[in-house]
Amino acid sequence: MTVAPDAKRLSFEDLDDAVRALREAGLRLSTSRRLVLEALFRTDGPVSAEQLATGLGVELSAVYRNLETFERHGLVRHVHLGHGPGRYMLVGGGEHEYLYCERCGATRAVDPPQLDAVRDRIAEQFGYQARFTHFPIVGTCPACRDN
Amino acid sequence: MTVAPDAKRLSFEDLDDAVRALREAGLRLSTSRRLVLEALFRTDGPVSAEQLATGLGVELSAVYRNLETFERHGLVRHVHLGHGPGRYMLVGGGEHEYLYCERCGATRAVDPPQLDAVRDRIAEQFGYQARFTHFPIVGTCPACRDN
DNA sequence: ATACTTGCAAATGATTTGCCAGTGT
DNA sequence: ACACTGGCAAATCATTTGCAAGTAT
Repeated sequence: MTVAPDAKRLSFEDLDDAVRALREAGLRLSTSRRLVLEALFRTDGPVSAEQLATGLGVELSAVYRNLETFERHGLVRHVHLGHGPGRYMLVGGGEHEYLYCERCGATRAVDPPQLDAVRDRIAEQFGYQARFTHFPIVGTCPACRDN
Repeated sequence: MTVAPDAKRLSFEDLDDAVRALREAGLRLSTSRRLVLEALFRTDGPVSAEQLATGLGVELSAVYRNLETFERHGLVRHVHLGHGPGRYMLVGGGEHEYLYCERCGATRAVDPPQLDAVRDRIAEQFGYQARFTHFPIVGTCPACRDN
């Protein structure tokens, strides 16, 4: 259901790259951290902590702790797609912003520049600096609109 | 609970009006329902179920059940402002859409037409029909942006 | 060696649900 | 009278936290 944008340029090309970043941040490479990182590299959409935990046989709380650590050091971030658990992903060279269909759950990821017109309009009218990285634009997708 | 697109649009000036709407929906006017309705009329912004419950001495679960009932019948709706509990409000005359500051929690309610330009832009570019009633536009408010 | 991490269990916050006594119509 | 509703307790879901045992450096 999640559609990635065309230009998918990650700043961490591979696991070794991410591991180096971890090390530079003074963090240890524990087994579960490596497993979670590997899984994130192997996954191409936002994943829940639960999905990671069960898929890897790592304790859920450890996964949350890992993700939080990675997030604190800029390797990972998460998005809240409607109700349900947060979805985590590697931080790439560019962030993505999201559009979410409340009806069917379809998630569309877009590159931030594509939303600049929208963002500018909002800034102009209300002075708010909008970001759709942590909380998406919520609405109805084309398919659901046509029922 | 997601607001159904075919939910009836109700408009009521005061408690009696709302009570009439309740009755017409075939619902009973129990003590806790009356108390919750009264509290909603006397409250200006979106309130959490917890705030209602403690302020009224009504069981939290009953408040949730009341709110859900009201929502099912189009008297009430709720918005998710960042993390934290859902915030409930009367549907009353017209809907509002929200802008939320992730930094300070500031919430700005706007009349839907004010967001039509933004909405149109999003529809044009992505085909999504955006609504900021259930989930707000999230970002940084003017005050926080100027630090 | 020792500081950091995990597994496990229990706590937390938000919300839901089962059950039975009580109340609105 | 009867179905509907509230109080209360327990369950659920997502996430966090405390602690003792295990592991990376």
